[in-house]
Amino acid sequence: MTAPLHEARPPGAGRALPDTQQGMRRRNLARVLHAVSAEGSLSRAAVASRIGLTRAAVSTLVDELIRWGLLEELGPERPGRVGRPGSALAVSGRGPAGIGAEIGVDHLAVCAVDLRGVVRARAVRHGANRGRPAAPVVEELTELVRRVVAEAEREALWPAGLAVAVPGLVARDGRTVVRAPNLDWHDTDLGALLPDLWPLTVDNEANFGALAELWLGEGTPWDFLHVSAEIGIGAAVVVDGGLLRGTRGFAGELGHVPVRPDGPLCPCGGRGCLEQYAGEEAVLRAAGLEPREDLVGLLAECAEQGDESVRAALRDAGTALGIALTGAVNLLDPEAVVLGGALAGLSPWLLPSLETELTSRTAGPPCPVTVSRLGPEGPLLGAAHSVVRGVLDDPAVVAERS
Amino acid sequence: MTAPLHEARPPGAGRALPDTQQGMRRRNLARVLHAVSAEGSLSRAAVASRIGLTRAAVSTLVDELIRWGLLEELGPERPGRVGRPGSALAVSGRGPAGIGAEIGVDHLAVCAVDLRGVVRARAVRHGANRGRPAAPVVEELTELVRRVVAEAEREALWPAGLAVAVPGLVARDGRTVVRAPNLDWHDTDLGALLPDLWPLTVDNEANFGALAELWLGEGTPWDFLHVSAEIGIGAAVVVDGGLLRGTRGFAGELGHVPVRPDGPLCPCGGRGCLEQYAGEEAVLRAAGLEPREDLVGLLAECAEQGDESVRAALRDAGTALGIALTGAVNLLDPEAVVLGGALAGLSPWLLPSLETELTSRTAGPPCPVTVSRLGPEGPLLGAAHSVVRGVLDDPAVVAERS
DNA sequence: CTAATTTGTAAACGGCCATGACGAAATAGT
DNA sequence: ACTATTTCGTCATGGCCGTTTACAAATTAG
Repeated sequence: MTAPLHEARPPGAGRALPDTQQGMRRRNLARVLHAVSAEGSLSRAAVASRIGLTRAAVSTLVDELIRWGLLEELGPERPGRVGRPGSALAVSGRGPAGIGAEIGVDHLAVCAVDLRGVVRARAVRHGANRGRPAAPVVEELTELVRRVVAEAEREALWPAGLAVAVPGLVARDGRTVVRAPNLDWHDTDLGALLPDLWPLTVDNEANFGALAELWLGEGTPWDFLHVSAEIGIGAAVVVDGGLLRGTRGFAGELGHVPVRPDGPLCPCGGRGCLEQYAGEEAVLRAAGLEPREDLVGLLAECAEQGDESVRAALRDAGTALGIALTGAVNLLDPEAVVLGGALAGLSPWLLPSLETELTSRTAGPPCPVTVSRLGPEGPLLGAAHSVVRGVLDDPAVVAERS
Repeated sequence: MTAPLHEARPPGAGRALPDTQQGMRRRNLARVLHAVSAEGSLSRAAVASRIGLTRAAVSTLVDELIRWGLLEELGPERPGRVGRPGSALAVSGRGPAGIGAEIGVDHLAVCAVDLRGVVRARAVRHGANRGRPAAPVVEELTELVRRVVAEAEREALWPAGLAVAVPGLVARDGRTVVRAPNLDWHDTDLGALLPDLWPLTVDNEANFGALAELWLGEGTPWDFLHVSAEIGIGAAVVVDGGLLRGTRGFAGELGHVPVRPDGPLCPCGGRGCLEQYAGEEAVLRAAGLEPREDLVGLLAECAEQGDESVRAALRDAGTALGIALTGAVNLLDPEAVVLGGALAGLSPWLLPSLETELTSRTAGPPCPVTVSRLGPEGPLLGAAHSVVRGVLDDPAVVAERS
């Protein structure tokens, strides 16, 4: 007789839907849709055995999802097994779409992703946004969104929501940019600047990048640490398939973890923060380079060509990252550390020293370090997919909205 | 139109009970019991409005809980309000009990806690266990458990489970002690040594201490970092009312967070780990004292009497703790840091330097540091209460077991 | 061509919560 | 003192939802 280790939260605590029959139905609709989505194509019977309901119950759930345009019937399967073949179900490619948008320092990007996870429309606009006021930037972004929405609608998709990734801290209300140093925005309510046509979510680009890694990465576990360096150095902590945001929404400030407690003063007030060793400016200074537009490309190019001072700078940055990550890994015991954003492109020169520090210092078994293959697309895709996940997690919302 | 920030896990992912009517009923039974337990005494109507069900539904749920001996009717309330007074319900003091046990380095302790959270029986046995083999220690513990169970049964309680707190790492199976350095136990399956009479859970004493703080602490938030120093320095991360255990169950190793990357070598393989500055041995060495039984008492006494070298040692330990905690706070953004275990008793001399480091270094708003008032009782109470929480979280288990 | 197997659906069933009504027990007003 | 009002707990009814059972359809094995 062994009881499980305690980890359950009180019942009903984190539950979105009330524990009533209708809530149960909503959750079961979501489970059916999730099952089909995860497998790509599944018969009713297969869904039933997978989620633990009977075929009859699944039938009625599927009927409803088809009526809402979320599932579609592909026709009979062609199996080698005995028995009547099932009728293949698939998530519809003509229904709700997630609109993702990204406000970068030197570009704007928007895309539409259908329920299947396929990017169906996109638009990009290059141009420096650093220091520009929010209103005109958001206006340009709105124009891109309108173009993408129009294109999506031509393919029989309708926007289920808009998610915007920004390079800065976002309040827990999911609308307000508290501060975005590289844009010089402060306490900017994007909800007020965007047309109120779609349900809106605004979040940090690092968070969306981590979610993209979680949902789209191959073999990405459910517990990992996603490290990216766009503005400063941000980490996202993914625990049990969910993002850890912190009480004030400030979790993941890896850039200000002390690496050398007596090191140089940091604008944050601390000393020897990681950013003083692995931040953009610090690496440039150590490498003896001038600031430029495409920093990552420049650094990678120099390192590629054997520039020893650049290589040394990146090596040192890797060492500092390794030290900071050791603390995080010892504290959280994640299944992996994933390097994303700019770090992904520089990983060949960062990884050796980083891994040396990390494996020699971690108390337990070593924590594998992997590199994101999503690259700079991560935040945009994560944003669009977060809308799609919203529909997948509670399909009934689309019925309420039409 | 604002959509919430994404944090939901896929539906059914962390769900213990299937989404069927019976599962719904079980969850609603738990919600009723939780509501009464949280308030101490509540009428059916009050429960109904609190959990969002109708009075009729709550009535049948309460009937069942009374039949199982988990709730009892206290009789009519005496309110000053108009209308028929409700009949007060309270969690029963005569039903299942949680048996908590603690294996310490120099003592064994067992207690029984009823559903109301009241300690109803206890037994302690002093004596050094350091280096003794597991079998005789567990045999002694079993004797204490039997005594406590007998006493509890005389008060019409029956043991719903046994939870054992140990000073070491426990495998995720909740039975096996992977290693307990201060006992010199390795890969010891306590489930095989204890009589198989009750559902068993074994866990780290730091984890149980943190859970005690979560459930019993006054004003303790749902997101905090619990730091304790019994063996080495352990931290427990509580997120959203649940314990973060890590993939291998090794989360919370605050003792091996690098504080000074070029510091002294640590047995773990790293350099300058927190334990090298704030660990038991390190503090003793810095204070110029000999190892003894009641170390905490000794240190507190010396500091109290004004021993400057001891005070300096504790000040330095506080500084190191502050540096390590800065990293953790920046990464997790908890609502508070709680000092428990031995650190609670030494907090007067640790806190000043600790808070200085922490507040000056954290990027965001300062994170309050509080001191646990549970003291050394924490792990034992947490263990017993974890069993009680198990019943509260799924009351239907008691029906299945009789 | 028949037996076996599997799928999807329909009808009957049972469990569970909501609704509405009612008696019981208190207060407030006259 | 008596009535109106309010609130509580319960009962009967109804609707929703998944399960059970049965059956027709579609395929393979022999």
